[in-house]
Amino acid sequence: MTDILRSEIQEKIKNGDYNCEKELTLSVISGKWKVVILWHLGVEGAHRFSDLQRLFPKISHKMLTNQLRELMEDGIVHREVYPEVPPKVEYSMTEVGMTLLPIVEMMYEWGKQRIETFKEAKKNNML
Amino acid sequence: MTDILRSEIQEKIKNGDYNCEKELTLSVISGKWKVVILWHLGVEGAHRFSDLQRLFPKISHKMLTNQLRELMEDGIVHREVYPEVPPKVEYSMTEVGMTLLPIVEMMYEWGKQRIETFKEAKKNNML
DNA sequence: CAGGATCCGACTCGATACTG
DNA sequence: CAGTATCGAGTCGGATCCTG
Repeated sequence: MTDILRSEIQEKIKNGDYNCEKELTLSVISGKWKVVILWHLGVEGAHRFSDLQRLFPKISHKMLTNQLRELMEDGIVHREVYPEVPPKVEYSMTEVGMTLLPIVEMMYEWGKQRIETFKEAKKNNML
Repeated sequence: MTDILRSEIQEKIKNGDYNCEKELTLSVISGKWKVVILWHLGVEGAHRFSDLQRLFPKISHKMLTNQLRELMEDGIVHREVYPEVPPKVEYSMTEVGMTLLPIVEMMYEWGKQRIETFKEAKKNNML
């Protein structure tokens, strides 16, 4: 659904339909790998394409490309090309992107708590 | 992707792979209509199925059913059946669900700000 | 090294029709 | 009223191959 949501929301925004604030945010961060990408770029700074590939071995080349492009389109991530051989490209957070970090952080905390309660429940069932 | 994400994450949790806190949260709120459903249930209290249908005329019957069921599976929403004729079913937030509201609120604020800057940009282009 | 293009199976979602 | 079941078009995403 992710991309369907994205394109729909952007259509709405273009048309001046501004009754979808939460959905806009959701459409920006929804995506299998976006939050982890944001996390790494936000906390650790710029990364090269190959760095990201190494960080997430399971993500496919195509997926990574897609997620980065969408984040760029949404103004969250900046792409810097260094005119070298071999080519070097770095991705980093924009200022707008940085404003998303608190949300990602809250999501992290909530997930952590949730997982704790799962663990507790599991432990109790084992007694 | 939404449901792929959900099932993948839940598989991970089951297997004791707990390195996906942010993804867990994302998997819970990702879904075309989940955040708006959460918003209404959280702020306005319990709603009947038909109320939700009226609130979101564009959502299909099947979609609404799906989103609600997933939210229930994730322990976010509670389903109360009243043994009446005609049947009456009310959906409301669980305690766990209420802890998600701050995140939804932040998403709302972020989206609002973002839209403001879009409006500004548009206005300036028109001069 | 970074990433575009293509093929193809798997999944999603809306429409429709049917139960209790 | 509140669901379930089924079907078909549309979409997504992984694998593979190719460029500068």
